[in-house]
Amino acid sequence: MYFVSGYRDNGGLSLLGGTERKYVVDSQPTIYDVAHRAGVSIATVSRALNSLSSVRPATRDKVLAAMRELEFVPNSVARGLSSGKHWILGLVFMQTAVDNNVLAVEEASLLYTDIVIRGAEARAAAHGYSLLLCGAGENHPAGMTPLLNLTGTVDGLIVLDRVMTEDDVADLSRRIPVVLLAGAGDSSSAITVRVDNEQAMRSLARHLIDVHQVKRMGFVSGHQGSPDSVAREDSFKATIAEGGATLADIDILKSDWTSAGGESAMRARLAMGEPLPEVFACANDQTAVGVIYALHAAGLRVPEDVLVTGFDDITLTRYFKPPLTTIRQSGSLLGEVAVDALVATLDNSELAQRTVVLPTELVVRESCGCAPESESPAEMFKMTSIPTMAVN
Amino acid sequence: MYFVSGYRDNGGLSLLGGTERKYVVDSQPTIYDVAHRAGVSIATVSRALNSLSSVRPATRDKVLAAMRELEFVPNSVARGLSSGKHWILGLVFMQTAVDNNVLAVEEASLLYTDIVIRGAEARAAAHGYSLLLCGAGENHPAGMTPLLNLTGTVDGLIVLDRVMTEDDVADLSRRIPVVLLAGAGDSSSAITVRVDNEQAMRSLARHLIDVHQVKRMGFVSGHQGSPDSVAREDSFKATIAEGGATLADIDILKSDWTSAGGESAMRARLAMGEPLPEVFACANDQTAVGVIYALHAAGLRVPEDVLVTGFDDITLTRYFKPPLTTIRQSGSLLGEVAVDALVATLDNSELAQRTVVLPTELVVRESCGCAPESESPAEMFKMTSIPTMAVN
DNA sequence: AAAAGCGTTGTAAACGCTTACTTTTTGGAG
DNA sequence: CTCCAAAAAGTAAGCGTTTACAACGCTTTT
Repeated sequence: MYFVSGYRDNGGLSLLGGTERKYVVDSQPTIYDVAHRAGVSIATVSRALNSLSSVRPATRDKVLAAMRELEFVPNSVARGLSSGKHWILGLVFMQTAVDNNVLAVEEASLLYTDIVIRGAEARAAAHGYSLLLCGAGENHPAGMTPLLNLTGTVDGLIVLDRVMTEDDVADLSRRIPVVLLAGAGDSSSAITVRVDNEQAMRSLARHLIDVHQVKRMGFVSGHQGSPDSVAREDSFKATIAEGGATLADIDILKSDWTSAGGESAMRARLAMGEPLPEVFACANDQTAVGVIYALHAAGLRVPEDVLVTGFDDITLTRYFKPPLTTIRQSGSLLGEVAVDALVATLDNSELAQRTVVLPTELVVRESCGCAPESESPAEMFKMTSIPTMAVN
Repeated sequence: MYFVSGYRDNGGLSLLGGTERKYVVDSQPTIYDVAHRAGVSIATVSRALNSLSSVRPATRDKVLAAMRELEFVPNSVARGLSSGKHWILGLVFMQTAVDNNVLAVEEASLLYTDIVIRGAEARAAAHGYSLLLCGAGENHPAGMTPLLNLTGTVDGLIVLDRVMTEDDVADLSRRIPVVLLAGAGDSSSAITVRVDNEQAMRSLARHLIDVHQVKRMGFVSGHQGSPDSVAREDSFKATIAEGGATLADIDILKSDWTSAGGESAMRARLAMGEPLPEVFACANDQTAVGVIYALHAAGLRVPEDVLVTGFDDITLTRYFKPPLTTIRQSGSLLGEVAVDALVATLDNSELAQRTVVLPTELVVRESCGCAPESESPAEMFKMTSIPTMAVN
């Protein structure tokens, strides 16, 4: 039990009419309490706390001692209100419905988004920020309102792909710095960080054409309308055209980033009875896993009968049979770069460019028909190279 | 450009000496601006905003219209300072080092924690809260300080297992409501939510003993010291003893929740040249995947030569060959229940119990030697049951 | 017709901190 | 010693809300 609030040390009795006072039990100590205990003013406490301007070492020690004794923890909200700086970054992502089917959360697009989140969190922490998560549903339950409400809470926002329209992004970025993640092109209103889907699919297609002499291609998409999926499909098509191979409409399967989706799509394709293309390039690894499963179930071998490739290089697919040929992209790097970009704008260090494109790397394993490489995935981990950042 | 701050409508001219005023350009409008525009006091604006007490409909409409015209968004930080309620929940989890090896993030314990986070976020959103992430490293870089600083920002904290000592939890929960997740037993200082590892391993061991007549068991642990891993190992041992089977020390492998760890551990075990047990029960699915890989690499078949089981029932292992026998637990449910418990204490609805134990379910597939069940994992998804919550 | 009651609205004091501005100390130079 | 600039510390005004309390009609009661 101690005094709080704007008192002036008057001997501990509350008879004076001056500034008001009150007793509080079991509440967090404030700088007033610290100031009182250290025998200084609150301004001095604040200065000691922020090691800002001139505080005599002896005074600082007194204050610090008082803080320690009171177990004082500065109230970050009050700090935020006063200084306008909150040390919180918001991250908006797609959260699929959880209403009655818990599993929905556990599957769709899970891995990748989470890795991005992890990378962002780690980097944010390194900069001294916390990460505030904000899941947005397909059907924007309350529209932009919850996001707008964050406006006063966070210093900046990272928005994952597809959670809102370009207009909404523009709206948002008039209020607060925004970094857009994994979008297809550039946003005029916000900094964009994305992965080089074009280069990725180009190198994959070239590999299939040049090394494996594939003539007839197939593609399994991600979620309909996802810019990443569209970009991958488009550049795949483009390279195929250049390389003299073909991609028939019937061989463009529609999935949803999930293994189950890939499996179903492939089962449906098989049920059509038409001859298969030589390869199915999948929009991500999970999809490829489902596709391979369906192929196996139909008695087809990979890569002997059909080639399959993925995208993302998620850890577990290294352990599949056959090991998946895929495109490595670093989700955590994506998150990290996004945070770096955001923090840079917050610090007013003018960013050199408004768009950052991260490189990808073709990882050739066996599902594309190449020969086995290494015996042990565990060994491979140690040799794994980390793509360094490139910008354009 | 408009007026802000404590003015009194005096016709728009600033000649009166009364309360101060100033011009501000391009700053967010405040309730003062709304009040001014609507011709009411800030108190009325606040009341209209919170639809709290009596505001005449006509007045409310005026205010709401003014808000819309100004695109007013209430400042949640100021609200928080004033009301003491922030509508933010903190979630503290283990973040593995990211310094020079990005892949560290992408592997270790990834899936499970992320699913918990997703569940928590979804549920928090349903309650109107946001989720603030706080990754804690193995080597607590700044100790508890960053966590304590959250004290003024969040209304409550969910702490994942192993991020801090019981003492630290106690410290923390004297300042703020804390829910401890996935710990081994009960915490005296905080509400505990965990999964029923005991029942899980018991039913698994019984299945192995009763159905498959296994006599000699093996176990592959998770990260050293992890309460979940310890609990699983302990109850596995206990049931084995009761059932008349054995578990030799040499057959207790130490891993770290990762596939690579499982693979290495099994390779090391194989290198010893000693006869293998009939089954390896793994502390989680990723580990089992690595273990099976190493077994296959050594020319052993699963389940013909050795049985292997997992824990978690992550999505992808449905697509492995052989499909993994495992224990299903719902990570998202865990997160959801944790949030529910936290919100309940915040609402002062006294929780019936301080410990919630979620049920698990043995999922029998082929890696334990049982016969194939269903052809299509995609079909299985639809039939998957969701364990309902049980308490003790 | 004055008093009382009630529903609305306004006034102003917090909330805990930062910071511009002011006052007091400090310690050298003269 | 005195004076003065620089350094240190203090005062108080916000930051944008909420909310206790006061004030103001208006209707109802007497």
